[in-house]
Amino acid sequence: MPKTGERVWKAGELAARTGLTVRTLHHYDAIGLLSPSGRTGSAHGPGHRLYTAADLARLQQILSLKQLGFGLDEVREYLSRDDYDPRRVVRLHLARVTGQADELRKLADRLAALADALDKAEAVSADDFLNTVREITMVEQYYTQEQLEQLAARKEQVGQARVDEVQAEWPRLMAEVQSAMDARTDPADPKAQALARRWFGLVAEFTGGDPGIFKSLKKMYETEDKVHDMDVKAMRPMMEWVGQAAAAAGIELPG
Amino acid sequence: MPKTGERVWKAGELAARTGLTVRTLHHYDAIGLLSPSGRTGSAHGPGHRLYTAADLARLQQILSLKQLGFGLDEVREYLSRDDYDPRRVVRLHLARVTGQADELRKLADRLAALADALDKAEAVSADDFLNTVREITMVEQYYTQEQLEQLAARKEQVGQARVDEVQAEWPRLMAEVQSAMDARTDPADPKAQALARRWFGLVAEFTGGDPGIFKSLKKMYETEDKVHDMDVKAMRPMMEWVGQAAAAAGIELPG
DNA sequence: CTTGAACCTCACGCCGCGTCAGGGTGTACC
DNA sequence: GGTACACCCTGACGCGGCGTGAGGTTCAAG
Repeated sequence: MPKTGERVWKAGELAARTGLTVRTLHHYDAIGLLSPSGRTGSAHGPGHRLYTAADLARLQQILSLKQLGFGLDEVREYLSRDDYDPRRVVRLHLARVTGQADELRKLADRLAALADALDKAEAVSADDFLNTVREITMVEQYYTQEQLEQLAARKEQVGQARVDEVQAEWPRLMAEVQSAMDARTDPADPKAQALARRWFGLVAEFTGGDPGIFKSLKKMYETEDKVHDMDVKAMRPMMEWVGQAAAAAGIELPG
Repeated sequence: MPKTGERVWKAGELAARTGLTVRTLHHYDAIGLLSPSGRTGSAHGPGHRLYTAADLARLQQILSLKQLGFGLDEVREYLSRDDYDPRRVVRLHLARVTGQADELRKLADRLAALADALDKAEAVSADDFLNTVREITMVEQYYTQEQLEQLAARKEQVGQARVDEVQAEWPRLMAEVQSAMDARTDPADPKAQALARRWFGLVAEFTGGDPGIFKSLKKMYETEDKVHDMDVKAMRPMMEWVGQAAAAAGIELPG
């Protein structure tokens, strides 16, 4: 109900002014976000929408809030009530947005790594592609975001030197276990128990004793065939044998 | 149709292994992304889904590609055809993702600026909030992304010193125009034409002669009441007068 | 044979509109 | 007054990737 003589705008004019579409204005009307103050009187159907200067001002506020990434229902809330704390709202929203931005950055990093890997190889078949993709995404499939951060922090703590040492230790240990198994050594044998202690010592050094990480790692090694060029499939019999030896030795596993 | 004796998994088992939900597997089946190789024979209804090791492998590939942010239909394409160039696909996708990430970063920057502004003020009413939001989002409403980049580049080019000079020049020029108007100077008068030349000289220095930027600027000054604490509303009569003077002087406007 | 957990198939909801389809209105010109 | 013709209106479906019921069936264990 605009005052008579007041300047009014029709949907198309508003759309042109704001860069929106008429459909969008209809939508805002439908969801009760912005309803025109008036309509042209018409014979049969509903008349044309007539927006006043006040409507226009409200629309500008809507657009501003929308540009900050708020949802339309949030926008409606903020415009209808004034008993909320803008600071808190903005900070919460900022946190959300930075979170999303971080996610996307990580995704971009993964993709860049993938692009690099593909560039290094000469011919790239569809299989190579899928394998490389797998390589890069595997780790994230098993660890949660939080766990990955813990792992990074832990790596920082122990230093690269020790990480390299552990990496070098694994093949040696696996060879020893394999020969013990080939010799049909009983898992309850003290030698087997010693191997189990070394084995789970290395594991614990990686997991930092975190049960969640232990479980994730376990699942990954049970599910995957290759991890980081290591033949995990071949490790599975060893893992069972070592598990038995650990049980005999009374080693407590984090899981 | 899994071979008899082959290990199969039911939907729930697969879901547990992969961290998906059963509903998701149903969805993948429905859209033809991953259909189980078999089903249990049943009396009346359709049987339970039975997934083979091959299905599992395909699912892993699906998850990998999904983790890289590809859409499900894209994933389907990449798994069904092998006559595409992975390098190109990845690079295109990377570009998309970095684009989105940049958008979100800019949004986060705006929000951070808003949070700062709100922190500086002591009491923040709903109106203050909306005004501050407006302040921060206004510019982006009128200029396209490309135009903002042009403006930034141009600012870089001319240097901060000159920008400050122009900023200082505007109030002086406006005062002169105002007094000329108060004196009822004819826009066709040579003095008026000289003022118009200075006026559009300053404008051209800002726009760099770009017609698109000129139009955006014009629209902003016609629509807004305040821009950057400048009383744009009061400028409008001046703009008309100067426009007439410019016409008399035969100044060509970029728009 | 019975229970109970797990499975099945519809079908709607979400978010912010785009995009038809089918029909009324407002204004300018004759 | 009529007649264009641009503009406006109201439904209704679609999109992506599932979540979330409702209501019924099937499998494996006891």
